[in-house]
Amino acid sequence: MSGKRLVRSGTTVDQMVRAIADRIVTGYLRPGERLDEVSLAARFDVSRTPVREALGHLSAMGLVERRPNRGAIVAVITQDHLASMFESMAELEAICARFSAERMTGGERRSLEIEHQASARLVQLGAEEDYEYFNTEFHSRLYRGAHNTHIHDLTVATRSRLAPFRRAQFMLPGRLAKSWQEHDVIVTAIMRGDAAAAGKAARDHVSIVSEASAVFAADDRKPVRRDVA
Amino acid sequence: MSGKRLVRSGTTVDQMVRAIADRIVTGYLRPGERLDEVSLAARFDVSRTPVREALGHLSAMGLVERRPNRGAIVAVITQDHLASMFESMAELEAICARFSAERMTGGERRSLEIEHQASARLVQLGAEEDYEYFNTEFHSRLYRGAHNTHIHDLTVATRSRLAPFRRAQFMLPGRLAKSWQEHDVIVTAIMRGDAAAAGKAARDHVSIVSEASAVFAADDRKPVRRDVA
DNA sequence: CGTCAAGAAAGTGCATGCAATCGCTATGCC
DNA sequence: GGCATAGCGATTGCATGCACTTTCTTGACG
Repeated sequence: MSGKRLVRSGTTVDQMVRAIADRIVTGYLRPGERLDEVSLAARFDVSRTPVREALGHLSAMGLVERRPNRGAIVAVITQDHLASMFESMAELEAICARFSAERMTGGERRSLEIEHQASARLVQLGAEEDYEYFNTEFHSRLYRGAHNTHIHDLTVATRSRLAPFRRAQFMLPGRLAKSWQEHDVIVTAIMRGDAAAAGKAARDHVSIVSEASAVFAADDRKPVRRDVA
Repeated sequence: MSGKRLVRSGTTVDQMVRAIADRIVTGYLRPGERLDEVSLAARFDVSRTPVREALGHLSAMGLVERRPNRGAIVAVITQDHLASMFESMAELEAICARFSAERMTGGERRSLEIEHQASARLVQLGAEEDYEYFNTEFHSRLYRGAHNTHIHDLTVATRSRLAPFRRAQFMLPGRLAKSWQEHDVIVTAIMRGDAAAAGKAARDHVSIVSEASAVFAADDRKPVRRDVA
């Protein structure tokens, strides 16, 4: 990423978008933090033009907020909006689970169950980080299993925006085992082809996560600058 | 505002985004059509820089497709993706209707019913264009009535992208009356507070529209350039 | 002492220019 | 005659520069 030749990768801006989005999603950049064009340009060793383009992308994604003539800041998410996103997430996951129960191919069902069972070991070991990886993969399987690209996109996008607020969820004691059990209910329903049950289980699963994360998010919002008119 | 502007409106790019998005959404620009930067710059009497920024926004919105070093085209929507968007739309509307049944305030319920009843006259008169306006407003009330800003945004965005494929739906004979009756089922369920019934009615309503539009969309796709590698 | 205003500094918004890349065409070779 | 390749035109990608807007600072007035 540094010292690259002058060769046109064709995705210079995309790389910046991913890099900045990653910093926001991982919480490295906090909501309300200013995104100075010149600083970013220096940081990525490019001119301001591609920076502005990247900020445009991120703005359209909802990750940053652009105020005319006043620069860009990492999107400040109100408590209300955060709640609405979690609720949406629950509904979107419910849709994916319902569709997955109806449409997953034999191969998709098999690998879903296999991976799910494999992750049980991680729960026993208490391997939070490894489980988090499997957890992400598990949900991605649901999104893909819905066999609906648009729902997939909406769900992935919403999940990305929620990522900063879900980071500490597995730190709560017993959360790992509970998460696995909730996954188990979803998997069982999908294997039965019970769409309604799968949808309900997925919705409940996400709702519980949202409650676990909401408190953390509330605490985290204190240092956010309130200088937005 | 008009003519030569030496004053910085601060939203020059946004105006272009809306203008281009409008042209795409209304079908004035067809899928696959090339969006030349210099032509657009000349068309809007600006330089290429804001044009590029606007294209970035539109690309992030999914309305245009940007191929590195190969320019931008109006997003070509495959039959599969179109179907997935219609299906998503049905699910999103179902969510909005369900939430509306549970959460709409007294005022919202009242005005929903009043406007709905008023639009009955337009059906009798066969006023397609006026009904289309009320139809849009009707659905917007559902989205707002869900009291969930994120679902609202997702739904509005999806609806926008489907707009080009829904244009001729009311030209089918009897569609006007059928649409009103379907709306009536939704309104009745919402007034009863019957979330499940409202959701189902909304889903069915959109599904029917999608079927009515699918054929039109299929015919419309013929002239689309298939030069995409 | 607090409020307001004028100027300077900082930073964004857009225009312009140049270099790299892509697509097309014509020419040479098999 | 068909296919590969080099050259050319067209177009995109990015850097730089200037104008305008916002904001911070400093000084005057109530």
